[in-house]
This record gives sequence, structure tokens and C-alpha cells, in this order.
Amino acid sequence: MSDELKNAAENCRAWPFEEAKSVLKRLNGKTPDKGYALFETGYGPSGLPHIGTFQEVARTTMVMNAFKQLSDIPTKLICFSDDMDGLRKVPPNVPNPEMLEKNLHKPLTKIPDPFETHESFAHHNNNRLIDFLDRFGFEYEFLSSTECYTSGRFDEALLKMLQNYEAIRQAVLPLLGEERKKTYSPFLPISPKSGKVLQVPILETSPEAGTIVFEDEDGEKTELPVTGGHVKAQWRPDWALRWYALDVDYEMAGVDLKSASEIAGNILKILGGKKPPGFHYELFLDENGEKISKSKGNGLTMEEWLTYAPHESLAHYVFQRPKSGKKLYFDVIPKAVDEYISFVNALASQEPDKQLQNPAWYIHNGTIPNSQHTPVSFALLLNLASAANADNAETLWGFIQKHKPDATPESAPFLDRLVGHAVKYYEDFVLPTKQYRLPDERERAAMEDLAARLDALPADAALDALQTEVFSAGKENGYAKEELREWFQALYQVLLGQDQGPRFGSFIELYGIKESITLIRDALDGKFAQAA
RNA sequence: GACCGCUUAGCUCAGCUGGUAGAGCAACUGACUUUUAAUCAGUAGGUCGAGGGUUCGAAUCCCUCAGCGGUCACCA
Repeated sequence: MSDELKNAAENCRAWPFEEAKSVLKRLNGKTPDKGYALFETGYGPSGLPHIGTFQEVARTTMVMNAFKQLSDIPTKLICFSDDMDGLRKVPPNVPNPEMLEKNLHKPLTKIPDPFETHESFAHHNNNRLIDFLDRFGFEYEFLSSTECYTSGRFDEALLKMLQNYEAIRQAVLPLLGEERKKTYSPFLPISPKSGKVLQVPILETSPEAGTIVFEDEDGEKTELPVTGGHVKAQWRPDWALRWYALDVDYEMAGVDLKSASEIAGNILKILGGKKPPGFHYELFLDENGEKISKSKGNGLTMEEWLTYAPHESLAHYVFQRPKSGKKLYFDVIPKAVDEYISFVNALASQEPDKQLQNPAWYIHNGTIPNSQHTPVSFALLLNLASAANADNAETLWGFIQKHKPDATPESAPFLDRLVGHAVKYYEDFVLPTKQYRLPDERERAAMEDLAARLDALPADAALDALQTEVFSAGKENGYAKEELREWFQALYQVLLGQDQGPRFGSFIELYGIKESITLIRDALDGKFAQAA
């Protein structure tokens, strides 16, 4: 079986395997000197982690999982935080904006935490990243740029950059506009006086001494070593520096960074390295196929997705065709959840080559825990929730067990999570659309009668009895047999605020006899119609 | 301007290395239930953006064009 899987892996054309193969090729199938194949993702800590962060780590993990199938070379995933970057503008929705304003252009690790919970702004956001990633169970190692610079880990690479200063400058220039070309430098000195990351021309370089000379903000000519965290590399060279110093073997990036990564690759070549493989994924679009922008507030946030669906479904969504632009809006969620469920349920019975076509294989690294299986689709749950007034998990579970008597929250924990999401969906999308009305005379009489009948029943009355009482209440209060449909509709409209509903006897059984009586009396008192 | 993606059923999309077009929703029909919804079974629906080329054979590969969209060119 294992051999069969390995064979299937070698022939698999799913994108994570295509990527993994390019890593294996880069390594010539051998463990590199550092002892492992290194997969990297980048993070800018001036903002909070978002769906793009998730997507990149999830997809890189999928490549890594494929790689593990192809080779016994150890692997490592590094989430690198560019936390020595200067803060360029005050982000919105952050406390203490005046304080941040005063600290503009300083490295993020040198700026106090506006939330006043961590050592610095960067530390705060780095921790948010770590919490975020841990929440999804990613296996990775966090790495801070500031630490790499100040600890000397980047020193050798920085000196090499200095030796090749002009060539690296030339590698970047073609991409820049006229204005920027004049002052561009791959090195950004950090002013010893103000602590700011300066974007200034470099006047002299001294490869022997390992220093650069520039004019500080007050006009004073200043000489600084490029090593030890006194100087930061500008963005594109910084990327190359990291690839070189850490010996990165794989990194993907968005299409927006396409030309930048090419430049960084050229710089890496100058340093004597070889650009790590990695494709450029397309960015997410909104419902109309337009760019998602925070200012417009279109598209869908990570939080929104995770409110209405489990994170596995997002991982599944993100697996699909990373190189084409995908629309990210509410309606894709239920589909993603149900596709995920079918793939999870299918995996065990699939042949190895089919397993490797199965997104769930990548999400769970080949082995799906039993707890992930669910006998009910998410679409069904959503329908059930809205049809059955399921404003809590217990009610919804009651209806589920009508269909699947064996399922319990304990035996199907993933389904239990889905139930929670379905209830949330009900609260946010179904409940607000409910329109209760008051009953007319005949309806009122029948409902009062129904309440009284229910009251007279034992607490453990059987379903048949309940259903019979509902019919009797209708029939004996002026509804002819062919009018009974109207009686039921009245129940839904008056009691549930909708035109349709579940079989009413079952509803009472699940909702509870006492609760149903209260529901009827509240409706007759006008509590619902008034509120609406 | 440079580079890229998309165009397939009413809607949203899948179709991997070429072999008589698929799914979900919507629609329609039926079954079941002392109402509906749900559920289940089934039906219908497409010159695969246009034109050309390669091939015994093209939604799939190549070229041209059109429409839509994206990214970069100021900052990272």
C-alpha cells in the first residue's frame, strides 16, 4: 500500500506535488547541509493576520505534505515576520494613534505596543500571528527578522551584499520609476539619532570595513556597519538576503509580488544562491469579480468565514486552483463545506492515485481523523435550521437524530461544530427576515385550544398524539378538512414568523411541550408580532 | 505600457497529461408523510467566447482576435 502510494505520488499532477517535485529537484533528492528542506512564508506585522496569511500558510503546508510523500528529507516551515520594517503609516482601528504617529518610520520592534500588552507593536502583532496559526494546528517555526539582524545571523549575507552593492543596485533599478532611481539603495541605514529606518542615498560603501556612509536626517555624514542590525536591507534585497542566509528551498507569493520576486531572484543569484521554486497565486476577488479592498469593505473576511463554517472548509477552498482568481463571497461557503465533507467521506475508499487528487488528503496530511466524518451535509443543516426554528444546537440535533439516530455530538464532533455554525447562520440570516403576524379570530381560538390540549397531555406524549392534537385543534375550531393547510400555514406565520415550517407534531416533540405552549401563548399575546 | 487570469447548462463552477460534455443550485415530474418544508427518485437543459491550425479525433495543444478582470510600473 505504501509503495503504491509512493508510486502514485511520483505520478501525481496535483499542484502541491508539482511544487514538491520542483523542491526535490532543487535539492537533487538529497538532504541539504542545514539538515532539512526549508519552506518559507512571509508576514508583515504592521497589520493583523488575515485570509491571505491563512491561505499562504495552508497552501505551503500542502506542498510540504506532498513533499513528505515524495521524500524522507526532513522538512521545516518557517513563518518569517518582517518586523524590522519601518512603520510607514498609522494603521486605522488601532489605539494610541498619536503615539504611533510620533514613532513613524521606526522599526516595528522599536515602537511601543499601542495595545500596551507586549514589548512592542511588532511583538503584539507577531503574537497575534502565532495565536492565529496555532488555532488551525499548523506546524511551523516563527522567525523574527529583527532577531536575525541583531543576532548576526544575517551578517555574512549582509557583507556579501555590500561586496556586490552596485550589481545589486543595478538589478533593482530597471523596475523603478525615474525619481526613485536617483536615490535608491539596497541598504536602509537606521539613524543612530532618531532610530528611524532611513530611505536615503548611500554616499560611500566600504566592503573591507563592512560599512556604509550616508547623510543622517540632521545632515551629518554618518558611517554604520551593515551588520548587527544597524542597517536593514530594502524590501527586495531583503527578500533575497533571507533566501540566501536561511537557504530557503520553497516560497510562494501573490501575483502582486511577481516582478519583485524576480528581482529578488536576480539578487540572490548575485549573492551566489539559486532562487527557490514557488508559484504566484492569484488574489481573491469579490462577488462581482472585482478586487477586494479593505476600504471598500467588499469580499469576505476570515472572521466571517469562520463564523459560518469551520476552518477546514476554508483550507479546502484555498486548495482549489491557486493560480486563478477566485471569488470570495458568502455563497461559496456552504459549497466549500459540503465539498470538503464529501472528500473526507470518500478518501478511505479511494485508490491511492485518487486519494492524491482529493483535497482532504492535503488538508489532513493523508490521514483523516474519524471525528471529521459527518453523515449530514451542511446544506441540509442550513435548511433544517431555517425550516425548524432551530435557534439552538439542541433543537437542531433533535432534528438531525430524526434522520440519523446514531449521530451524537460525541460521536460526530465535526458535525457538532457544523451545528454551531448553522445556528449562527440561522441567527444572522434567517431570524432577521422573520415576519410574525397576529392571528384572526378563528386562528386564535384554534391556537388557544391547541395550547389547552397540549397542557392536558402527559409530558412524555408520543409523536402521534401530538400530531393528532394539532389536527384536532384545527378541525374542531372551524377548519374543514380541505382548509387544514391554511391552519398549518397560520401556525407557521403566527408562531414562527415564516410561511413554511417543519411537521408540526415533530416540532412540538423536539421543541418541548411546555416550551411550545409558551410559544403559542406568547404569540397570542402579540409578543412576536409587536417586536417585528 | 508590461505580464497574467477568465470566457463551458438559467446561475455558480468542475472538467488533470486530447478519445462521444459533468456537479451543485434553480426549473419540471414523481414517491413518501393526516399540511407544507425537508428527504428520496427521476426529467429536461450546452455548435464548451469567435476564427484558424495540428490530429484519425480538440472544451482540452498551438496561433490570431474579442469581451471581462487582475497585478506591476509610488510604498512594502
